[in-house]
Amino acid sequence: MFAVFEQYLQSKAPFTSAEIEQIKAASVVRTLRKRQYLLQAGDVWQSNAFVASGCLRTYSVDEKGTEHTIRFAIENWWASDEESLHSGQPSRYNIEAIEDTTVVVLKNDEFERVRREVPAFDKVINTLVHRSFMASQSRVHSAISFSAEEKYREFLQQYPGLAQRIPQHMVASYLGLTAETLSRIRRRL
Amino acid sequence: MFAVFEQYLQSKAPFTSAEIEQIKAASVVRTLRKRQYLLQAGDVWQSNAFVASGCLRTYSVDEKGTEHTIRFAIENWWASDEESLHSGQPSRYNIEAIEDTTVVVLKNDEFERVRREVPAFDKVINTLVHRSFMASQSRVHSAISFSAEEKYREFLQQYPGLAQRIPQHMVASYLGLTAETLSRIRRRL
DNA sequence: CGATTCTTTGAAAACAGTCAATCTGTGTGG
DNA sequence: CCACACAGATTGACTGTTTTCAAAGAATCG
Repeated sequence: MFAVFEQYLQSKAPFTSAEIEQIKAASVVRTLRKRQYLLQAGDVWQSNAFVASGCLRTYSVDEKGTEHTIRFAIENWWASDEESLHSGQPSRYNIEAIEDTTVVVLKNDEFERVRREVPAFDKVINTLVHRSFMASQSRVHSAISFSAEEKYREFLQQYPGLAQRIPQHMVASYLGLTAETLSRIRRRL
Repeated sequence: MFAVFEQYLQSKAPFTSAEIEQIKAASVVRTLRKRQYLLQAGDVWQSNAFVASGCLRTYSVDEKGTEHTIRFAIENWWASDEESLHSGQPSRYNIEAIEDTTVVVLKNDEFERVRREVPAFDKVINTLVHRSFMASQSRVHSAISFSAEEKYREFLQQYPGLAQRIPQHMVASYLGLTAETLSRIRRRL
């Protein structure tokens, strides 16, 4: 499964086999069964996880027990809690497998060491962060500008196929809607 | 006014005076009067702008004429439209001065050149992008999780003083509310 | 199958948006 | 210096959207 990660890296920038070996040495491959947690709220998150297969969901649970989905991560995406990673504080998020999932995990100190020692890796990550920022800004724009129905339509066209893979109530919580509202929107389409 | 930018840079990482000179040579200082545009929707944005004094607002206008504020930028913040910058497509946003404002503008090709030639600058920008991403994710969380009142409360405590500086209807549009709704929320506090 | 998870539906309530009018303060030009 | 225009904030009455709560139907999985 590390091969998926290698392929991802090579598709973004050229890496020598020595560099790949170094990255491999810093990595741990981990499998998660559906509904298993990679991170539970309250724990400190100190890694970065690349999804080689399957799907993860990052979400918080408020006082009323309502879930709010911050992001999904399918193959070739990353999962992390930057907030906890950066602050060292316990996380307010859970990261849970929606499907059986394989991840390549790099503990943060290893991750940072690889960034320092492998410039191409650093570059890939910087680009990733930049694109993530743009995507997040765009999502903010949708969240404050669109009606429930528009948000759902945009989600469908921005992430084609994803809605088929993820339970509807999780899509609803990603869009800031209740499961019932999303169900009613879908009826009208 | 370039001095404000220099001070900002020095506070983030050490720069030699030669490096500062190089950055200065790549910069253009520009002043904007209140209500003047730095970018108008439809134009292509090809720069990065550091706010030395004053306040900018980035917003879109939808078909109904409603404004949606993506972000504010006061002293020591940056304003940009990464989307247009990255894609080369016309921007969907306006960037407008809320107060008389002074910005230090770097055209993107100069900006990228400085990043390549001045490692400390590159580092500052990478860190900035990373923090911006975290902040944006946090805003997504508020947008999808909180009620109108909770969003406003969080805004007040996250950006103390900012609400006093910015017209209420713009704060409302930042939070995804109408001016009337925000007014009624404030009455209840 | 039987249990669990997920989706749908209905009715009522809460919430936020719309439209129109008024009020306030500020600044500009005569 | 006043008058007027303008941007911004507030209010009220109404409409519309979304949530809530409760229940019933699918679908999935061991």
